[in-house]
Amino acid sequence: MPMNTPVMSRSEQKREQILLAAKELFCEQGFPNTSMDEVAKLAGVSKQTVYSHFGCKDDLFVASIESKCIMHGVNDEMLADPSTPETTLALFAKHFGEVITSPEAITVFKACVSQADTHPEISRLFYSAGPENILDLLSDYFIKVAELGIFQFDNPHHCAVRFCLLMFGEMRMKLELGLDITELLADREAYLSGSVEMFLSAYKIN
Amino acid sequence: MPMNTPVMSRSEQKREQILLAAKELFCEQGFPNTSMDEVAKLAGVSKQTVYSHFGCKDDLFVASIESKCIMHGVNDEMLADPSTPETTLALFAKHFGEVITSPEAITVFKACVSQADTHPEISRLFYSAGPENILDLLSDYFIKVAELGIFQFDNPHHCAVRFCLLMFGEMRMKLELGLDITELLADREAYLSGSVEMFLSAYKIN
DNA sequence: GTTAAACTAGACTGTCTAGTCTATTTTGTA
DNA sequence: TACAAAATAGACTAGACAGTCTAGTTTAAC
Repeated sequence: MPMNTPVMSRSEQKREQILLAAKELFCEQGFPNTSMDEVAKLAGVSKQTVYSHFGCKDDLFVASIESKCIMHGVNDEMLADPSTPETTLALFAKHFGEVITSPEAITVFKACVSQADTHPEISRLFYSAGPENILDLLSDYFIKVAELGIFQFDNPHHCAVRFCLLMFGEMRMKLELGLDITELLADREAYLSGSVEMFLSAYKIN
Repeated sequence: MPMNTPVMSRSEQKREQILLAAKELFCEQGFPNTSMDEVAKLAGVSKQTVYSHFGCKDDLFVASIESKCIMHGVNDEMLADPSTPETTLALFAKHFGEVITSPEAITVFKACVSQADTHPEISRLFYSAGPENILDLLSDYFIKVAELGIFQFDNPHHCAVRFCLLMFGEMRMKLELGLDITELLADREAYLSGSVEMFLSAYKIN
């Protein structure tokens, strides 16, 4: 008799192992450089099991990226209070700036970009789970801030786009290109806080 | 006897044909999805000729991207006059906004990103020929503008980074991901001019 | 224990492709 | 015309890899 009903059936466990291995390999090495044999080996599972769970390599790739996107959902609690945008946005900038330059985020993004032509559905998944989501949250926040009468945001959506882009800094593209960023690290914090300040001063009334 | 000394020898012509075909295919389909047979065929040349000119697939790829980057050098004349930054930057924004969202630029960039792990030298080539170049030009321009005393740029390099990032808008990432941008096109001009205005108002003295 | 479903190892097929080799032809020069 | 460099077609090697198949083993439920 079973002691505890296991949280996952054996089959579900295998599936998770495979997905975990696939996420790691696809993001680390990219889709074309990852073979199904490799995935099976890293997952500690036979190739046939991979195929019976995921059908084909394409479907496994889609499932992997989808799972990655779900993992990295963004919290909206950070943008609750519109009364002190200086501190709220500084905090958000720090957090968001770290997320978008994290190895995790960069590798997933690169995997999406690299396969955009052959797997457009993945790009759509990524964009709605990540950027679109954030832009909507920020846009709503700016509307709330504007209601207090100290700042004026002509077009909240445009403003959200601008704010997010400013957080990229030089690091974002360099990381995407796999270039060295050690020189930028020292400057990063000053760049971010300066950008928040610059952003708010542009929209301050008077 | 030769009528005119030809501009290019036969061998040089072949080389150009190969390079042209390679640029097209690598940028259109990416490095792993392009075979040397394809390149030879599109160039109207035998495979052996490709190999005798470029040695191996990797070297051909590097030569292709290098050639693409050289083609798209940026003109610095646009940023000569610091007296009317409103109009100068608006013009620059329009031009630069078009360049960075052009199919040409996007495909080269994606090719670099996709091969960043295996061909880091290409990313370096691209970055110095493109972004670094532009940032230096803009940075110099902001210094000149500041000298006139109407605007104050705390850190010209940071400001250059910010200005360029603002020009990305939503389009840039969507294009990179291969997503549909028809909805954004109507808005693009307003976004760009609004961004220039926002940028300058942040740095205006008083 | 029996049974069915899931898993395993690993051989196998078919396809693709980087790069080489060979024998032949074209081209420019003298 | 003679020669040498460059180009050509296409066969060939060797390796990678997606996906299938088979025959045998493990697991869980009854």
